[in-house]
Amino acid sequence: MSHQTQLSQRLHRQLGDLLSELSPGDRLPSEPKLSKAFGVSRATLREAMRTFETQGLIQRRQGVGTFVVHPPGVMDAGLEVLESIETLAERIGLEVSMGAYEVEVRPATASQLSLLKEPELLYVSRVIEAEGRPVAFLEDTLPLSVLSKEELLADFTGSVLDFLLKRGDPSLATSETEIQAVATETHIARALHIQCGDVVLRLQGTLYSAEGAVVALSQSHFLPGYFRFRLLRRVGALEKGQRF
Amino acid sequence: MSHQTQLSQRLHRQLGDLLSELSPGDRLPSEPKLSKAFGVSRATLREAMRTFETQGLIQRRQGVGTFVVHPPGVMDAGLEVLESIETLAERIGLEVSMGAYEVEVRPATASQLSLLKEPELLYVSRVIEAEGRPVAFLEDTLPLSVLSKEELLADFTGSVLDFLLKRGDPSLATSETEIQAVATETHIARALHIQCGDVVLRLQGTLYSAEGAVVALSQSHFLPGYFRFRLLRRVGALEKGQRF
DNA sequence: TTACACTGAGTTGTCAGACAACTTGACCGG
DNA sequence: CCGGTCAAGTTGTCTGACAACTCAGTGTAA
Repeated sequence: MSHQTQLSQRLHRQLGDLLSELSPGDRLPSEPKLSKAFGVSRATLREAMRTFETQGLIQRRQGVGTFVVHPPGVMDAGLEVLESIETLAERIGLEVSMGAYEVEVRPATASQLSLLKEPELLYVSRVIEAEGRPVAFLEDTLPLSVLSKEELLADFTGSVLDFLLKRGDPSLATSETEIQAVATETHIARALHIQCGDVVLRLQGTLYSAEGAVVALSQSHFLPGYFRFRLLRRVGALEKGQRF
Repeated sequence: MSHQTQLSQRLHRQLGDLLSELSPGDRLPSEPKLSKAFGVSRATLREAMRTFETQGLIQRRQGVGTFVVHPPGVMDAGLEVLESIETLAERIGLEVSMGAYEVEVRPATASQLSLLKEPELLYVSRVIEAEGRPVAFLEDTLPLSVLSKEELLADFTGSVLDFLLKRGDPSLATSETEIQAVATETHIARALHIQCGDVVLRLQGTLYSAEGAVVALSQSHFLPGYFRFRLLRRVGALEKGQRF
């Protein structure tokens, strides 16, 4: 059964393991050697390497070799990966617990309607606490066709994202996220126990399924100082392989 | 001269153009058809597609086809691409001008020394103004071996990043960036004309060359409300092709 | 009619081997 | 000492083939 489907994953992991043992500037073995060592064809190996190159972790120079720019591990823990707050908090060494939460059905606003295309939406909010005080306030809004109130409450561990991933039904792909520092509105200030108008970090995301449909809208507010988000940015413009 | 070197770039652009004309959920032509249409082999085409797949723009399903998740253009304007503030501001429709700036040589702090490995560093700071008031304060610190004060001042247009890119000498690769909402220190508050302790958005970056060496440290502070950063996040964990 | 196994066309995944383009260092002749 | 030439090693690309998979359609049996 399915040796094949897992080949690229296995290879990706092997290559990642190798990279994580190397330091920036180190040179990788040549492609023929690597492909033989991993037991795959050179074409397959090259595709795997390409993923790391796209992420800016390695750099290839024709006639010279392939070099490590950044070992992984850094970016695998970065913002570019979408994950639940619980996972994130654990990573950055913050002990968190879920505070008050709310699950209810609400009518869609105009902007929500245009994106989610349903008049009634499931609204889930929750407060994340650390060191005894609220540090984050998370809100998710999604169509009832994706997730009903009863279904969620039957097995609600805290994260809507985790729930959807576990169920696997709408296979999730990406989230387009906007990062801002904003002055809090009243209902958010109340949840976080801060003054209305205080500045917090806001992540506003649009979650897409693999089919390209909008699955959910999320809005997360973080108290300054408790969370730090990392990100690996690549040099754009005229550099090789880049668009435009 | 060099037909080859530009092939993958050309193909990448062509494929990007094609994707930008499609909508989420659309299906791409099959790989044999596409490779013939673009005049490249299937292997080469697949490597190009892999870059888009890595970025979460398309999804491939064995036995079914390849589908558009996100057309590009969205993420080409995103945070994952490192670019100068001037370019960024123009993109988001904000007219900016450079205010006061400062270029001087400073002794390295302990943390700077461990990263940049030089006792004396070039420090460049500048204020960005929009609508007649300061909205961002940018600081760059880099070794004198990378850039001397005289060299920079001879052709300083405002952005150290643009300068380095134009010169091309240390070929830049990536920047590891940390995003936080923090209370301002005094010198930053003074530059931005706000109260010490007010919350601003901070991007702290470590710039790496293609060889993996640390080229510069940057610290940018943004006034809330003027800048919004976008980002395309991919679903992590157990999903296909992901590490771990 | 309905349920189910099967088949076949079309797709992506992987493979092997080959050649082209490029870089680098060594070698050699001036 | 300098510069040109060459050869080895590397990445880039091509070709053709086969494997694995999905899905719709078909036919058969209940």
